[in-house]
Amino acid sequence: MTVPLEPFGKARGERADAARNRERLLAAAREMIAEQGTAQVTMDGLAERAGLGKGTVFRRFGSRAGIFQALLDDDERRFQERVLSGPPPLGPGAGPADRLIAYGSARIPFLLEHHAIARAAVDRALPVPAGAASMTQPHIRVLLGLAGLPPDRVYGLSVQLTAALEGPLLLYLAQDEIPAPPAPDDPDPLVDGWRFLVERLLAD
Amino acid sequence: MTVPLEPFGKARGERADAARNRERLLAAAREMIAEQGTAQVTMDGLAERAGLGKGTVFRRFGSRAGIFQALLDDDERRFQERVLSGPPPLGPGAGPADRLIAYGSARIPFLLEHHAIARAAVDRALPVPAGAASMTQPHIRVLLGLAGLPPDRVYGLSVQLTAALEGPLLLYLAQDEIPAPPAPDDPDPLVDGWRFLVERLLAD
DNA sequence: ACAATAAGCGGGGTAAAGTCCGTTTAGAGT
DNA sequence: ACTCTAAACGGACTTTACCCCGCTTATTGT
Repeated sequence: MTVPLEPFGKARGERADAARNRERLLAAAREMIAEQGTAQVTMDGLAERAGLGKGTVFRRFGSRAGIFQALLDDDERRFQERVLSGPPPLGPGAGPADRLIAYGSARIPFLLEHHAIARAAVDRALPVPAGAASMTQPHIRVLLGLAGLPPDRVYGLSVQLTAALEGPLLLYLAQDEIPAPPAPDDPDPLVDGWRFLVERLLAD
Repeated sequence: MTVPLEPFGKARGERADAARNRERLLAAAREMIAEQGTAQVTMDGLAERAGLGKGTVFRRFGSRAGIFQALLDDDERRFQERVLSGPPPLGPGAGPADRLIAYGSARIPFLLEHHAIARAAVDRALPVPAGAASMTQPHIRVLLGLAGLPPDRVYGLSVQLTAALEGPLLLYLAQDEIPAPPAPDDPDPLVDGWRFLVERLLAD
């Protein structure tokens, strides 16, 4: 009776060579972005750099935007862990208002750091910058519910707050408009605005 | 002493043939969208339909997204007039809170009607869905100022509220998720959410 | 070991966006 | 009317995302 002993952590049916190639492609993509920016990442160029065929790139990621989403997901997973099981107030243990504020305060710098990649992951074909971003809205929804807002408003507000939080960095702020955080612990106007918005919204 | 007598209303240096061709292209685009949807509008197809060369299309609109922005601008101008000189509370004459709410209540159906075109006008190359949308954020900023919010918060909040208002329809809602307004004067959850958000934000 | 097979791979092919530059023409001045 | 010039035009060309499908290979069961 042989127990397969799945190493756990890699997708069930993924073949070893496929996993290896995916890593190669992601690494190559990171290099190209670091060297020349997201705009210069072409599917042919990426394939060549990784020493693979173009078909393989599409098999892995589906589309150009998919590559950037995969890169985001990587970092996003770590971010998610801080939210789900890190110390409060970002993690569990604080009140919903504090957690909402903490979420925005962590999310905004995260998106700032990943701004170039996040923008490149937006694609007119699919509705949501997938993977990563899909965490923000459910999380906000849960916290709004815990905060005691009228239940029939919670979903709609979670959509609008998600847009308020991520929209500026995905849609409305140009690259050079992005406020460089002057000092590490300086007040960031976006973070302040978010805090103000949440405090007012949840004020009894 | 000859006075040129500019007819006023058409851009200064635009040649008559250029204006005529722009109209032709916009008309052709509208037809194609009505018949087959935005996805089927190709630059070659559009040029051929309008009986023009492809170079002309790009000279006029710069990019594919530019066409949809031009289509939006057309309707947007009319919308803007209602805001700038129509009856209150959408137009001038009401208090800032009422005007903000009225703006959202008018803006959301407007974007719903134009959803397909508005989405097609979003492009990864440029920061803002140009033209049209550029009106929302300044307008909100002015009203927030009039409402007496702390001046150093007004700009940031206007960015976030703009995203809260338009983001859902541009980014986060898929085509088939769009809630069809059940009856003409039924409560729209998006509008209600907006009202709730603004009321809470401006509550003294 | 070996065979069977499902998954992965590769690169040529297609379609559509965007560029370039030689040609044409509207409109102003005379 | 005629000339002149800046603007507009057109379509071939380039680049790039994305598709297709015959070939290769990792994996599993015997």
